[in-house]
Order: sequence, then C-alpha cells, then structure tokens
Amino acid sequence: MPQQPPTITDVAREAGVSKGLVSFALNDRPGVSAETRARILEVARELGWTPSLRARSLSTGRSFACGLVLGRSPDVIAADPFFHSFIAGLEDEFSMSGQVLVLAVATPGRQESETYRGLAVDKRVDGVIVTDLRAHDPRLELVDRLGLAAVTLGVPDAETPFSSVSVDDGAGIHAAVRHLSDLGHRRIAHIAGPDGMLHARTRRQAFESAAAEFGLVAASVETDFSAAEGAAATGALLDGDAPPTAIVYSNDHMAIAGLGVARRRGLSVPGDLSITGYDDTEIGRYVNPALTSVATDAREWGRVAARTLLGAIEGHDAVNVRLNEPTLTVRESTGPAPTDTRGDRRDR
Amino acid sequence: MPQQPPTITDVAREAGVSKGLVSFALNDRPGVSAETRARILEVARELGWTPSLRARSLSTGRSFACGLVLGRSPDVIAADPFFHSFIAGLEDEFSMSGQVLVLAVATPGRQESETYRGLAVDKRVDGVIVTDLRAHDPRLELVDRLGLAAVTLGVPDAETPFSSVSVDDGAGIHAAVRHLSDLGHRRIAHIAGPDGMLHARTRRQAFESAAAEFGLVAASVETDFSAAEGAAATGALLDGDAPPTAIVYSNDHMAIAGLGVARRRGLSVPGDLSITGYDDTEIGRYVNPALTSVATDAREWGRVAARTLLGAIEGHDAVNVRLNEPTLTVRESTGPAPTDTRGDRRDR
DNA sequence: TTGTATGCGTTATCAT
DNA sequence: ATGATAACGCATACAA
Repeated sequence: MPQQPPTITDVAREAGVSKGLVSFALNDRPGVSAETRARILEVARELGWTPSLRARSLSTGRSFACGLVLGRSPDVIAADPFFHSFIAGLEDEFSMSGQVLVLAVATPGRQESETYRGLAVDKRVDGVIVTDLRAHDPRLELVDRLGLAAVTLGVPDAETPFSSVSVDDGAGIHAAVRHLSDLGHRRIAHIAGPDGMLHARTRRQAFESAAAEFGLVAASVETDFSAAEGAAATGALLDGDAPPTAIVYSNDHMAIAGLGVARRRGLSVPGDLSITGYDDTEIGRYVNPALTSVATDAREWGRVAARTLLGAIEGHDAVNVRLNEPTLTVRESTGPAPTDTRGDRRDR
Repeated sequence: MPQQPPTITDVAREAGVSKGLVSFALNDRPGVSAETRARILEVARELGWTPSLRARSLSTGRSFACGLVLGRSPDVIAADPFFHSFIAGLEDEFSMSGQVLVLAVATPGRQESETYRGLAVDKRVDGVIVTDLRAHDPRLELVDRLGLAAVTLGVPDAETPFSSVSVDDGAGIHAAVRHLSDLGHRRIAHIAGPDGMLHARTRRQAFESAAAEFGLVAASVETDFSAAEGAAATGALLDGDAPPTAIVYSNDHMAIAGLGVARRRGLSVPGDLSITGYDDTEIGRYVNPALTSVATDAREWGRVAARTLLGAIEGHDAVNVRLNEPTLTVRESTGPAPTDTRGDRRDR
C-alpha cells in the first residue's frame, strides 16, 4: 500500500504528547519544557515529518504566496528585460522561504483592479509587489482596503502604510545628461514615458533639472514607452526647427526605434545625433552603433523587494529602502556634438 | 465585531441539513434530492456563502494553481515577447476558473529540477506547463515522477503521458525560405537555436528540407539564441568563402544583432544581405530596415495550453492539439538577391 | 436519500 | 510552568 506521509498525529502519538504540543515545539513557542521539546523534535526527525502546507494554510490564513501584477501594455512589458531579472531576484528570496510567486496579468479585458481583487479573494496571496507606480495611484488604496501586505517599487506620491524599495532613477538620467554635456552637446531632448508614471516623471524632471544645471537647451516628449511612440517622437523632434544633437531615451526599446528613424533620414549616429538608452538590454549592445545606456541592478532590486515584503507580511514596520544608484555604460551611440553652423538659438 | 464570513456550517444549520449534504449539493454530486439541493443552494445564496478555498485545498489535495518554470538564460528570455503574450493567454483561462499562475525561474544557482521539485513539494501546483522541450527531456520523467499533471508546448520526442499543444514551426520557416527563393536567393543560411531544443531543431530541419526542396545551397549554425551568439554566427558566415545572400534567423533578437553585424561591415540590408526573423517582435518593426519575420499567436497558444492542462488535472485523457500555422510578415529586410559575379558554387 | 466521522496544523481555552 | 482538548472549514468514505 502507498505509505502515507506522517502527520502531526503520528508524531504526537510516538512522542506521547498531544498534537498541540507538537505544534508548539515545532514553532518554538513557550510553554514546552526543553526536555519535551527535544524529544518531540527528535521524533519528528525520525519520522521525517514536515507539517502540511495546506493544513498550515487553513489554520493560519496565510497562503505562503506573493503576487505580482503586470499592468503595462503587452508590447512594452514584453520587451522590458527588467522584469525577468527582477522576477529572478524575487525568486532568490521566495524560494528560500517556501514562498511562491503568483503572476497575474491585467489586460484590456481584465482590469487591473479586478486582477488585484482576484488575488485577494480567499487570500490567494499574502502580499503584493506594486510596480510602475502612478500619480495618486488608486491601486494603493485598493490593496490596503483588500487587506493585503504590499511593497512598492519606488516611493509613492502620497502617504501609504506600505514599505518601498527604490533606486534613484534621476541619478542615471543626470549621468547621461552630464555625459552628453561633456561631449559638447547643447541642444538635447528627452523621450519620456507617460508622465502619469512616477518613474517616468522622475526621469523627465531629472532630465530637465540636469539640462538646466549644465545650461543646455532641452525639450521633452511624452510617450507610452512603446517603440512605436518612441519612433514617432524621434521623428517629430528631428523635424523641428532646431533639432537636438542628442536624445536621452527613457528605455532602450525606444532608443533602438529612434536609431532606426535617424538612419532612415540618413543621419549618422553618433556623428549627427547622439543617443542614450535606459535599461542596458542585451540587444542594445548588438545594434549598430551599440547603445550607451543606464543600468539598474534589477535582480538585486527583486531580492530586496522580496525581503521587504516578507517583513511586511510578518508585521514589521514599514521601511523605505534605497538601492545603489544606476550606472551609465558608454558605448558607441554617443559622441562629440556635431560642429555645424546652426547655433543653439532656439528652444521650441 | 467584524462579521465573519459564513461557513458551510451556517448553511447546513440554516437549511436544516448536515454539512456533508451541503457539500454534495454544491458540487452537483448524486445522492441529494432535487428539492433539498434547491433549498440548500438557495440558503447558500442568501447567506452569500462561498466555500473556503483553503479548506477545499486541504481536503481535496488540490492547490488550484498551475506552474510555469522558466529555464532559459535571463538575457534570452527577457527579450522574448513570446512569454508575456503566452502568459496573458494562460491567465485568460486561469482567471476564469479560479486558478492562479505560479511562476518559477530556474537560475544557475537554482537548478531546473530543484525548481520543479519545489513546486511539487506540498503540491504547490496541480500541474505545470513545460516549455522549450529538449531532446530526451529529463523534465518529463521528473514531472511524471513528481505526480504533477502537465502539458507540453510542442510534441516531445518520446512517449509521455502528457497532453501537448503545438504549432508547426516548420511551416513558418518553410514560408521564409520560399520567400527568399522567390526573391532569387541561392545561397542561404540559418542561424539556429540549440539543437538540443526541439523547436530549434525543428526549425533547422525545416530550413534544410525547404532549402533542398527549392534547390538552394544551405548552411546552418547553432547558437544559444542570444544576441551575442547570433552576432558571432553572422560574422562567421559573412567571413566564409561564399557568404550567403540571405540569413534565416531563429528569432528576432538574433536577427537584429545580425543586422548590426552586417552594417558594421558596410553591407546593405537587403541590398547585399536579406534577413528574416522569428517572433515578429514590436522592436523588429522599428529597426531599419524593418524586419521580415514569422509570427505565432502566442496568446492563443497560452489559452489552449491552459485549457488543456486544466483538462489533464481533471483527469481527461491526453490529447495532442495542433494550432494554426505561423505566418510570415514581409517587411523591408528581405529583397532580391544581389546579382554579383560570384556564382553559387560552394557550400559552407 | 441523508447523517457521521475523520483528516490536517494551529491556537484559544481549559486543566493540572 | 507545562500540558491536554477542542474547534476551525471542507470533502468524502462509510454508516444508517
């Protein structure tokens, strides 16, 4: 007959105590004499007993799972290498503590709020990681009302009861602008993500303040982070009266699309136009010219976010963790500003 | 006081029956009179009772979750838009049946077999989707031994007790080769994925047989699907005695890297070299020239895979589902073969 | 056709 | 201080 795995009852019987006491011994709770505890643990070891996750889940109300809701448009998210590394980082921690990562995808047919609610029903997850923070993000109140623990990636623009883990996106953009300024560029532009997304806004603001700091003529264009809009924005900028000599993109994906646009117009990169990306994707290193880009340690971000969320689930106080600054890797897509006749006369 | 949600006991008491009967009525099991069943369901509706997932999970041994293990190297997978669309498709089905998707990532520090085992311990998932099938894939025996239900993406090269959902990768490659043949190309090459991966092998074999069918001189190079190896393989081919006039890549990522290599050598695409990708990524449409590519309906694949897996979990017989053929989208990266002096004399 | 007992780990309550 | 007991929520084998 198929040997059933041992249960707490087997251990209790073998050790000559009650089920409750076995549980107390296992969980290091007071009220068990050292001697009894040792005997119980020894019996458990002999029998090879480990408590059933499902039974624990029933009696504690915990699911031992954490949720990640992806809400961006498919095209944009699919190309974002951030998520795979980030998820690997989450798993580095979760797999060590017996947690599991539940992935949910919000689509046009399945609203984001519905997706969160679905995870909260029956407490399918103990907590969630909230990414791509938006202005006055309605998800934060929702998650709070649903009774889920949470950690946000980036600092929200309002008070929340949640912990946050963030990197200084602004520092990465600042480094890119300084690099371009050092190369002699005077008219630069930023192709930003949606201003309603906090990290996109942070990058835009950092771009504008860095441009001011270095005395540059600057313009920003808002996009949805997609290659399509990145290409369109690039075209619009190059069609302007005084086109920029350098463009700082808010992701590699748009930068590569921008590269295509520049080439179609016969512009040399970086001869006529310098380009910087963000994310430092693998493919960015193999296009021609190889992309100068800003990199964040996504895996470490995932590890820290997971640890922070687990702390929150265990009832720790909210904390705001700040990670190392992103770094700029200079490759071939940035070079000295062209020395043509057009001065830096106009803003737009 | 915080009103507790109603339990099966409340329903039983209110309906004047036992807990067991409520359970039978809810699950449409025989042995309950139509009249009693109706009364029980009515009471349940009035009380707003829904059975506790955790209690169900404990008593049935099901977890109401399915697992997806990602095992490819981070760089490759991150750039693969297939997965996001595929996952969205999985969720289309899972979210409708109260299932949840558990994502696990195998990394150099956490072997694939360990990852599967982690999902099987305590039956954290009822079944798994096995992607990127390999030759004599050891995961299939492992999954079987772990007692998990499973569905494979693609048809394994050995008998398994599992269902499969597949697309005819070969048809996509065949279409690409025919397209190139029609354009007059006679020396073509294929930059393939690892031959140990069944879909990569299928594509290579389809390439070779299509090349033979059209009387072309063909060469294949094996890579790991990464941009780095795609670039290296492209360089090696172009350095050969009789370089190909067209290259069929096994993914867009490598095709874009190959484009970079060609450009660095001053080759015009498609003037001197035609290029086709696979996956039809968004970014491929915005590089210059825009990529001719083969597309699969990944979301539909996900939906069908989810349905098939749920069937397997419920004990249905194994089935082998075949999806629609992939389609070739012609853009700018393919054109007439160059009419230079070199004949099609040599193979590789 | 319907009721009962059992299983799973945790914890509130009770008994030494 | 130390330990036992019962209840929780659901499904199901079995008894009636």
